[in-house]
Amino acid sequence: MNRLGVNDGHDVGGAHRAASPEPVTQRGRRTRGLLISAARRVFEEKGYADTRIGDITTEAAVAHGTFYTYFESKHELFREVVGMLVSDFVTEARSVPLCGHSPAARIERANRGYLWAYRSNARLMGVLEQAAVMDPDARAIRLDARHAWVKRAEDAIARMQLNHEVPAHIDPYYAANALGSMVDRFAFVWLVLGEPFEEEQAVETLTQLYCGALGIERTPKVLP
Amino acid sequence: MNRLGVNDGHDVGGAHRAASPEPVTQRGRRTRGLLISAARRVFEEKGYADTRIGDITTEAAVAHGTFYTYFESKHELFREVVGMLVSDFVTEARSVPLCGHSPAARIERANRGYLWAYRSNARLMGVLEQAAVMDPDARAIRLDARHAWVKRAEDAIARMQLNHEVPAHIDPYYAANALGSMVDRFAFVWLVLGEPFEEEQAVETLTQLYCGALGIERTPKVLP
Amino acid sequence: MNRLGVNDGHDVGGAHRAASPEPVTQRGRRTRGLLISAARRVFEEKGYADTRIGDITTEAAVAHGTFYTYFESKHELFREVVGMLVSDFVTEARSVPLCGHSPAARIERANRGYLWAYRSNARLMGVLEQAAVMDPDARAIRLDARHAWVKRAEDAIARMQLNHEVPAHIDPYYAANALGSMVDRFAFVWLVLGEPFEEEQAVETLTQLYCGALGIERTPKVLP
Amino acid sequence: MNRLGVNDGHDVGGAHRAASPEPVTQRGRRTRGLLISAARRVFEEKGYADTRIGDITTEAAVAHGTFYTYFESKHELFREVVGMLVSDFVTEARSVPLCGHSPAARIERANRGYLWAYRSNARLMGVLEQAAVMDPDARAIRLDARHAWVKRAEDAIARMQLNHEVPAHIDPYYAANALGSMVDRFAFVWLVLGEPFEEEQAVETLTQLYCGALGIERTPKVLP
DNA sequence: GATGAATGAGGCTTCATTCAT
DNA sequence: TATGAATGAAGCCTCATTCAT
Repeated sequence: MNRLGVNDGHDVGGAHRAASPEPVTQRGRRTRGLLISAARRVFEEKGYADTRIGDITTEAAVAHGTFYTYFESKHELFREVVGMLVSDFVTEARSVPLCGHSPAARIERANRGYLWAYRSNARLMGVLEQAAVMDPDARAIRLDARHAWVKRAEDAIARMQLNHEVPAHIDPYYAANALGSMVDRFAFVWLVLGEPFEEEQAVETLTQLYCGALGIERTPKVLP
Repeated sequence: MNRLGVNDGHDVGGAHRAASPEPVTQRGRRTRGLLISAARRVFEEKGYADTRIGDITTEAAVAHGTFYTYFESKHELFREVVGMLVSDFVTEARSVPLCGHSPAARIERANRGYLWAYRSNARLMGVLEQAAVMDPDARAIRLDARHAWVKRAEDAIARMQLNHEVPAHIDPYYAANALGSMVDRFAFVWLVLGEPFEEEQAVETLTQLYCGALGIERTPKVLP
Repeated sequence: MNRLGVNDGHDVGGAHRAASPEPVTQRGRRTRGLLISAARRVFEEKGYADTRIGDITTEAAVAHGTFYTYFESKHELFREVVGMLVSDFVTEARSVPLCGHSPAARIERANRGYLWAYRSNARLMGVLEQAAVMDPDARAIRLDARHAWVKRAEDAIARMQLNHEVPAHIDPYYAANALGSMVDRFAFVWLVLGEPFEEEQAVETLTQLYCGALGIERTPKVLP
Repeated sequence: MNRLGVNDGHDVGGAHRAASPEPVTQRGRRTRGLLISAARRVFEEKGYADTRIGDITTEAAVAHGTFYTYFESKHELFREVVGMLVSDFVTEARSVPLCGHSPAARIERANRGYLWAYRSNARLMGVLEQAAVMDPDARAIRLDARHAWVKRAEDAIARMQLNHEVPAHIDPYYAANALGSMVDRFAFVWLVLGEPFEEEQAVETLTQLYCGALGIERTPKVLP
């Protein structure tokens, strides 16, 4: 389920919901929300390790002790924040308008959507990548999101193989992982590490390579 | 290329080494070396943020205060350790024996070499990725290594375009970045995040996709 | 006798009760009672120092803030609880059925009653002993109860001296204190500190020694 | 063993030695000692629960952090302090000069020694009694010391029974516990709770009752 | 050079108490 | 009267760094 309480069938991040009970009063819910949004801003600015509880409460303009009314630790709040992040990410990535029904068009659309969603959340995606290296919870959240994304690609590849649009000798699972890695890492290097790429050229190249890799015919666009 | 804008093209990360002066005595060099190798082990186990100076000195079996004889801070020692890492990494990645002279064979060799080198250093590569998100020094080191690797691919693609082995409409710089990302991220997800992949299938799929993406003919291997 | 210097000789500890005004409403009295009985359970489990206001309100199933409707502090509630304890204790200790009219029989009856009453309240007696060391209020309550008990023994000894049942050279006040200490401390070591004694042997030995100390003839019982 | 490293055969408190390693340097041992003696003074003044780490370091005139160089917690230091206390106590209690060889004289000597030793350590004995109620470590230390003392009395009673100085129907174990309780609790009420007794009268009454309880002939002293 | 003790700023967490609803 | 959220002072503990030996 995403944070709207709607289960889209993938349950990305769903298992990582906060253990703390929902506050009973309106005021409590508001304060809890203030802390979460403040935490997101602070994590984006400082990363996980350098964020202090006091930074979050200052940003949320509540007393220090109020933090502990809602969360047991920085870690628990972080799980909440990145759980929301991955929900948002998936929602955004899928919201790119449909631009065609050919396989190549669908691939382009998915790549563009991924890069868009990544850009909206780049700082926090960076922090999540960072945390996932050593922290099992963060890793589980990150991998859940990855699995959801890779599964869609894997299913699409398998479907295209049935339609003889993609050669049968390609392993859909490995291919989906590899091509997903390509797009994901490109986004990271561009939007988190700050390498200077152009969006249109990025989408064009990623899509062209993605299609070529799967043996899908596609006419390259000529960019100005 | 590195923070000083100097890159000799070979000694990747080399400029980041040895900010502290080499010790004069034999004993001093030995102690310094103990600290560096201890630090590598501790960073691998705990990551950057959770490593304490005391962890390193304990692991090195020297007194706490001895650390400051050789290093100004944990950060300086970390730069030293990851500087060595990227040197080692490049050396190892290039040491895979040549298995053919066709473009596809060279690509396969490079991919296999990259995965092998990654595996030898996976824990520390993970820590470097982690650090690169927020720490400018770590990021510079990481990007230096990436640039060296991507530059080789870019040059290779440009050369193959001159030979008409790769279509001209592909942008060598973007393609090298995208395909390098694919291999790099696949290695990370496999060897750092722990997704269970098989090496031979991984090399085969990455190589097949890499070649297909660039329009290079390659007969797929059938794996058992 | 008590902090106010008033002791009516019967209502031991009674003057320490009800520093806060009795609630006016039915509901208020009920809530106040819930807090008191919850507090007793929590004090028994955790001791005075480690009991939190929140522990008591949780145990009483009322809101945290409700505590302050009825009590000014943990300390005030504690006084209330132990004030009740000593009243109960004295009542219980005196409720042991009369088993004879000889001095030895009366002593045995008193000792048995003391141990019985102690057992019913051992946890809280322990907490009261604990608190009495540093807290003047708890000490006053504890000493009030002790004085009442010792005074009875002192009067009894003086009466027996008039009857020539006890030698005249014994100081009734010191003897009552010493023999009261014997029974009291034995009960504490047994029922609070957990030394494994048998009740019948305990009563028999305490009574035999008590009588022997005062020069009272008594035929020892042979226990199985 | 006591803190001089001499095992007197009873090993009172010996099992409770600090887990922290002895400091290596002279200076370290000195600082550790400063903390222990400071802690003893603070515990005596404030009791266990109200003592702050900062109170101890201030009293010892060292920095706050220095505490943690030598102890893991207030509790560990407390164990050290009371471990020393019981060693001292036993040593002092036995140091009362011998005043006669009759059973009554030996009992009087033991009682006087106990009261003297108690007086030298009364504040801390009170704190130990307090802690023993809820804290298993403190309880173990307290009971160890008690066992040592009671065992001596038990052995003495059994010996006197062999000499027909004490009637055979008395259970030496229960009697030693009961009479030990009498002296111990009298000391507590007098020296910790502050009841105003006179030493000579206390020794006289305790000894007279102790002897009478065991059926030992003794000529009462007439006090002025 | 090496040692390990000493320091104290910094961050974490608890919880008694207040207060608006 | 009851609620539960908000507060912030107070205590705990860590650990990078300094320093005398």
